[in-house]
Amino acid sequence: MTIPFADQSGFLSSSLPEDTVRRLTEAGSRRRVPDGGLIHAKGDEADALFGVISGAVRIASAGDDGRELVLAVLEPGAWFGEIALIDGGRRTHDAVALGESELIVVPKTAFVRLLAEHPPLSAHLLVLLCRRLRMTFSALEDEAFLPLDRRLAKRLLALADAYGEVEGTATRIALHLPQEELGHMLGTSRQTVNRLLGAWARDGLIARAYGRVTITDRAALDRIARG
Amino acid sequence: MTIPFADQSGFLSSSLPEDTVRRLTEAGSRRRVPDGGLIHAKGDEADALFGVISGAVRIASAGDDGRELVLAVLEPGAWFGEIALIDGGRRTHDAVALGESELIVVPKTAFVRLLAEHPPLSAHLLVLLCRRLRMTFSALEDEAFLPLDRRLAKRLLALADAYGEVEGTATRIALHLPQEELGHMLGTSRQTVNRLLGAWARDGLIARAYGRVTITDRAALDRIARG
DNA sequence: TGTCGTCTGTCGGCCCTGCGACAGTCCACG
DNA sequence: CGTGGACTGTCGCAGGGCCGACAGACGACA
Repeated sequence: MTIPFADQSGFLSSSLPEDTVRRLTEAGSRRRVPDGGLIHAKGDEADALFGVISGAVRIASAGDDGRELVLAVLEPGAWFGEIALIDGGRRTHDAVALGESELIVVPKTAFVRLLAEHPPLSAHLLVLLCRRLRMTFSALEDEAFLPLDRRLAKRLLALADAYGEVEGTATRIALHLPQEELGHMLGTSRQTVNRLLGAWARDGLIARAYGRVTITDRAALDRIARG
Repeated sequence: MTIPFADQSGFLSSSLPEDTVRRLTEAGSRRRVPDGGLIHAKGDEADALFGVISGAVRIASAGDDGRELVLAVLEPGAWFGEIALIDGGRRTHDAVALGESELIVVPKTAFVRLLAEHPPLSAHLLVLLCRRLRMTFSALEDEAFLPLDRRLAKRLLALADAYGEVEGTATRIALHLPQEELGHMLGTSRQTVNRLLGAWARDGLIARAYGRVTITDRAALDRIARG
C-alpha cells in the first residue's frame, strides 16, 4: 500500500510559491501538542488548516469496533486539514500527534480570505487535491489487489523513505512502530505482521527490535513489494 | 462500499452555474461510443474531459492478473476525466461504455482556457475534488472495515439508487449485472457473491434473475448494510 | 428454432488470516 | 533500580473466502 500524502512533505511549501507559504504561516499561529494529543477528530467541524513544524502527525480513522485504519504519518513540512476547509464539511480523519509536535494553525477565516485574494492558491490546491486523489486511488487498489506481504513490504519501504535513518548499509525506521500499529496500517492483525516480519528477519531482509524495524536488504524487500 | 461519484450524476451540471456548463458543452463535441467501447485506458495521456449524455460509463482499474476493481458506474449527467487534465498526469482508470452511449468531449485546450478565463470554475472544482476524495476515503474504509455482506448490501442499495426501476414494492436494478461483475466491484469472487445472494433470496430480501437483481425488501437490506 | 456462449448454483478442498492464549522480553517511569 | 505496562514471539483452532469443477438454465443470434 502506498501512503497517501507521504510524498507531500512539501505539500504547500514545495508546490506553492514561497510567497504563498509565507502568507499562510504569517496568518497562522503556533501550537505545541503533546505526544498523543488529539489535533482534530473525525467528524469535527473544521476551523483551521494545519502545518507540521516538528514531530509527526498520524492521520487515521476508526472503525465501529476498536479497529483503526492509519492513512498516513505526516512529517514536518506537511500540511493537512484543507479538505474540510474547502468544502465546509466535517473532518474526514482523526489527527493525533506522534511525539511532542509543533504545528502551524491557520484559522479558517484567514485561509478563506487568502483563497479569495490570492488566486494562485486555488490553482495549486487543485493540483494537490488531484495528487491526493491519485494516492488514495492507489491505496484502494493496493488494498483490493495486493497480497498482504506485498502491502507490508511497500509500507515498510515507504516508511523508510519518509523516516529512515541510514546506519551503514541498513536503514532504521525512526518511528515508534509496534507491530500492532503496522497491522492497523494494513488492516490486519498483529500476529500476521509478526509472522511476516519473522520470516523476513530470518532471511536477513530486516532486523526487528522493540517497537522498531530496520531494513537491511532494501533490494530484496523491493522485490517482494513489486511481486 | 459506497460508490464514489455515484451521487455525482450532476457533477458539473448540478454544482456549477448553468452558465459554466453551457460554456463547457459548447466547447466540446459529441461522440457516440458503442457498447464496450474503450473511452480511455488507465495510463493514457489525457486530452479531454468527458460528460455522459446517454448510456453509462464504467470506471475501473485492472490489477496485474485479470482482476478488476470497478470504482463507479456513471450515468447521464456525470462528468469525468478532469483529474488527469488538472494535474497533467496519466488517466487513473479505464473508462468503458456500458451500452451504446453518447458523450460530450471537451478538448484539453478548451478546458484549460475555460479554467483560466472563468474563475468560478476552479472554485467549484475544488469543492468537487474534495467530494470525490471523501467518497474514495469512504470506499477505502469500507474495504478495510466492513465484512463482505455489508459491503455487498451497500453496493446493491447504491446501484438501486442509481439505476433502480420501481416495480410495485420491488426495485429492479436496470443494469446487466452478472454476479461476477458484482464480485469485481467488491474485490471478491463470483461464488461468494452467489452464496450471499442465495441466502438473501431465500429470505426474500432480493430476487435473482439471469444477469439481474431485484431488491424486494429494501429495509432488511438496509439493516444488513448498517450492521 | 437450434446452438453456443454466458450466467447461475453448488461442492469440496485448501489456504490464509483472525483470535485467544501465554510466556518471555524490554523499557519507561516512579 | 525495581516494577508494571507494553511489546514480541509463537501455538493451535476456527472460520471465511478462493478456486477449480461441473451441471444446468438462460438467451442472443443465426
